[in-house]
Amino acid sequence: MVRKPATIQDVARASGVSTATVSRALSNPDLVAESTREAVFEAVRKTGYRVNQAARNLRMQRAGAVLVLVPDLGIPFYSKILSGVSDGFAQTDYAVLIADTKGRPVQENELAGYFMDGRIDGVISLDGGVSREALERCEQQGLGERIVFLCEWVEGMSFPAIRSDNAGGARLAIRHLHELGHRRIAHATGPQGNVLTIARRDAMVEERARLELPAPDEWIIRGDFSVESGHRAARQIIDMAERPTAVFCSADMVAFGLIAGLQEAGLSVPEDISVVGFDDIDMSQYYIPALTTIYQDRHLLGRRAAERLLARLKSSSLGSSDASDDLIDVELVVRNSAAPPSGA
Amino acid sequence: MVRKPATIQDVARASGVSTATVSRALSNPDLVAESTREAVFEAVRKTGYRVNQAARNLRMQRAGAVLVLVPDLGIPFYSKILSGVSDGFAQTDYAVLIADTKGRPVQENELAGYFMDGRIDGVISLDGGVSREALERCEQQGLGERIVFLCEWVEGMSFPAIRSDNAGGARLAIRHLHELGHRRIAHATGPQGNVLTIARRDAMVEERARLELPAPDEWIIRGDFSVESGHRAARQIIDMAERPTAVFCSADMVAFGLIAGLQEAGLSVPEDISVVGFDDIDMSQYYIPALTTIYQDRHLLGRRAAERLLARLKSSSLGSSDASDDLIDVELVVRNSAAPPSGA
DNA sequence: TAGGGTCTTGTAATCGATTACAAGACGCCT
DNA sequence: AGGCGTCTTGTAATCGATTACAAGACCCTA
Repeated sequence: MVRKPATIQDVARASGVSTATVSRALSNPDLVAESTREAVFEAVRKTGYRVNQAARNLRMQRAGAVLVLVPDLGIPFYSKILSGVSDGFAQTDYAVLIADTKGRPVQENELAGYFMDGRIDGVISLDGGVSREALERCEQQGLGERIVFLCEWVEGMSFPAIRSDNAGGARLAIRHLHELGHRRIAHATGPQGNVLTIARRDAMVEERARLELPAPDEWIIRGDFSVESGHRAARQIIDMAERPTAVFCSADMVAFGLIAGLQEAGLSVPEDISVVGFDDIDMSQYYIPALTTIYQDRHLLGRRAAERLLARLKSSSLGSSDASDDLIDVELVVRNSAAPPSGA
Repeated sequence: MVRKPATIQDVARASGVSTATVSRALSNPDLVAESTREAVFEAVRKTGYRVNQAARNLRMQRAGAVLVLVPDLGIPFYSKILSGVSDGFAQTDYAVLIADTKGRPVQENELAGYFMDGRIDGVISLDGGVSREALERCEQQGLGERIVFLCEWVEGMSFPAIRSDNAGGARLAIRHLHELGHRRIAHATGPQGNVLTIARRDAMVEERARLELPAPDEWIIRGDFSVESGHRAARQIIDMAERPTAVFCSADMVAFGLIAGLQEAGLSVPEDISVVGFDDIDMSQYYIPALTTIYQDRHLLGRRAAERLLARLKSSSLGSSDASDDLIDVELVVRNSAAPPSGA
């Protein structure tokens, strides 16, 4: 038998005032007389009253929750980001809901539906694969202000997107390899069509061109962000007529798979081939060889996104679009997986 | 301008019936006449009505959400478990809330508070460090039926706990090393006081005794489940007067740190020392050497916990305590990090 | 002392659903 | 024809909060 929690009525009765006064004493203490306030607080203590959020939210026409859309909860990369998001909402009265999109693009009114259910006040999407129609539907409903992207984004739409400086990271990686003496640099990409894939690949290609390095087509190796795709990339590289001396990977997980694949084939890293990753996940410093990579501040990314959404929810349409803070710096972390090429 | 979502009133007006009839047509179609039902459905379609969950939950005295307590969202190990939990609730109308306990034990009425807020109907705790008082308070309030543990648990309390066969896993690991010819087997533990640490360590010690293997105190190396702790363990092992030939690690992450630390000191795995992990996280098969480890079905663990909680919420006190399903089998995955000892 | 202002509080409407209860329509049986 | 049961529907209370509005108490000033 569940003992019924105390309601505002119980507190009103216990302190001899009306429910209106109790409500005011709690949410706007200045409006009630000192003595009454004390009495109410005492009654709250005695009854163990906690305000019922469902009732409160219903009356105030809010949901009291935000939704985080994650492409795949099973991917460790997201865990620290979620931690940041969670921290960002810790001191607020918003609950954090998490949904796994399973890589399947969010369709039609699925997204707007969440809002219309009265279940959420806002969305942070880690998934850039949300369908354009779904987003447009939200905008039509005036929900545009309540959506923030994180890490990924949708090209050509005007939602804020907190993200790492992907292009800058790619440039850092290429320059580092170039400074080590590499001229033959390949790239293992993320999934086709992904905005991160494009940003990193394009910047990589550009920087390589700027440095006047060779760029045969086969040195752009398609993959996704998984360890497996790195493993597959190793095979392709081994079979190449003209092998690169270094590979810039679109994610640390890809780098791990790549290194494992190369070692299996008798090539060692960094002696035969140098490898640079992207993300700097926890494992990277303990991988063997310790991975040279681009550090992304995942926790900060998450927190920033939370703050950004909170700000937008607070002042809908006040629009202090300080998009300046949306780009988070990355850093090159030099470890042992990249070294001067053997010929040098 | 946010266009107001249609309410049940709008549907009632559009279809020329009362709100009661609309509600019935939607949630209990058999109660209304065929023709009326059609009219209501048509009106729903036209207005784009979605039932407001906040209102519904308030009236039905439920929260429509469950809370998942995670010790540290930043740890990749949990991501696949969360994915399983999320899947387990996918077809229900429960939302999944996630809170990070940050390793700090959940105190006093913090937990009961969540319930009394009217925010959640149940809890899945991945954190065995919830304080006893917090749990007892919940039990007093009759909320005991609404709590399920997952992976970890609290010794001596009667909450259901979905968990892997930790003892069985430890035995598999020790037996495997023994069969390879090892007699000098050490163990890198998890954090002090953690139930998983205890379960795995005790089973390991027991099995080692059963096989009549040596067991000096210093071969039980205290740590936590982190890569860093494995790295520290490597130092300790190197400094030992009597070195073990194999180490069973309480987690894959620990194993990675250990292997990295050993390699830095010039010892190689498995040639000089064999290592077995626990968890079989994604990385393990691509680590170099590929890690021999104990596989835990993390997704299944999560889904089971979700199902278990759902069942308990459905029939409070009907108590079909099929605790038999709560122990999930583990498997030994043989890869390359464990081999016969060099002397053999 | 009358009028006006401030401070404090209560009454009652409201948010958007569900559901107990009552009542009308209709058919069937005696 | 009258009575009874079944089917369908509407009225209104209810969940637990917030808040617009009104009103009483009190003080100050002219």
